[in-house]
Amino acid sequence: MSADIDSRADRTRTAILTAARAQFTETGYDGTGLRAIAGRAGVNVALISRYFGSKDGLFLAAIGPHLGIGLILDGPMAAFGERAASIMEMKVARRFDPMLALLRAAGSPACTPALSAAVQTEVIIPLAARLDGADRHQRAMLIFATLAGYDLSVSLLRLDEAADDKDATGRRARRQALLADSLQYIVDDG
Amino acid sequence: MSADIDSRADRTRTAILTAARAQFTETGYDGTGLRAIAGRAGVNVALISRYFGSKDGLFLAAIGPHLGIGLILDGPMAAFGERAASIMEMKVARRFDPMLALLRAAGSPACTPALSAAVQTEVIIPLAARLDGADRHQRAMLIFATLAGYDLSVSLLRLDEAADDKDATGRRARRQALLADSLQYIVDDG
DNA sequence: TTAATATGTAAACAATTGTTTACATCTCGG
DNA sequence: CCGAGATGTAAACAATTGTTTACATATTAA
Repeated sequence: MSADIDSRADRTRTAILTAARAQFTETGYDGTGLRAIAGRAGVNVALISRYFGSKDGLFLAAIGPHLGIGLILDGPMAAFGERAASIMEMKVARRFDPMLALLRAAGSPACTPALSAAVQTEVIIPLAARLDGADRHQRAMLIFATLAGYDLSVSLLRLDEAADDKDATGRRARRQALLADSLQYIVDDG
Repeated sequence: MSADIDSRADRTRTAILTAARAQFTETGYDGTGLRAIAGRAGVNVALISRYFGSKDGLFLAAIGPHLGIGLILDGPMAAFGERAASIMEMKVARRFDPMLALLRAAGSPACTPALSAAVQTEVIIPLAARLDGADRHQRAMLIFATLAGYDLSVSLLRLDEAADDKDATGRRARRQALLADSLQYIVDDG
């Protein structure tokens, strides 16, 4: 055992985590094999079991800590809608997209409980703390629902790419404004 | 070949479809094995391949035709929010829940394209036809996003069961009213 | 250097997957 | 009744799954 913060084991651990985040984002939980992750990380498959115990453990360690929405909460709530919609729309295809990973894994019975708990403590509770009114918890949930559904529709199902593709940027601006309005409406409703 | 509308083959076909709908609703696409469906239908596994070609084919035949939202669109749009929220909240645990099946399968790369197309033609387009304004397509998408995210949060992740469980019916009523308001806001915004 | 421990490797494990094949049984027109 | 096609059955297919085992190499402490 070594006290180094960057021992060999630590390096492979983070290599596995990075590869896992990307792979889970792209192909979901069930669609991702441990060998694909290991190959991407340039690492032997057995090391995943060694360092993370199981596929579940790896998923939780890779995705769990990144479900927070600190960035969206950073600012006055009077501008929450605009801010959230802007962040939502800005996020170009990243290697690791926590929300997309969540959506692609939420359907797998093995992930649902862990994801549910993570969303509850990392999103709903901090968000509700910034809201007013007796139904702040319900409103926080509805805000998360709107954001998740929006990402499901835009990033996962790509529902906005079907119609006429002229003026795609205009469509994007309009749907962003709509999302902002809708979110702010939920925030201010109390 | 027989011209009967209820031949033996037809009966096993519908038995397979019924079992598939329930199983896909419960365990998603990847989590559902053909043998589980066959067992539930009281049918031999090989018959699934015979009648539906592949797992993809079965999924599409089972889920595809049931993604429509005719019931929610049936009525004046001035009361859309209330109507949709009421239907959304009314749906107790059913054997076959199209929206839940969609959410549990959307993460599987094999299903995404088919689901996307089905949602587009069965939900977005009919819904947009009932809306006004130049951005009716975007608003239809946002409405679907809100409904899907709501079901994701409530039925799949069960985010609203964590807090204090006293007055659960009151919480439900409040979140239903919130959803109705939010939906109607998107409808009327144009 | 030596011994012990940490880390990495290759192979095998049993289980499950979707699908196909060869064969049995049934149904029904002739 | 007979035979042909429809329908059902059992078994096997090859591939992939997550995980474990036995062994090799590297690192480090004494």
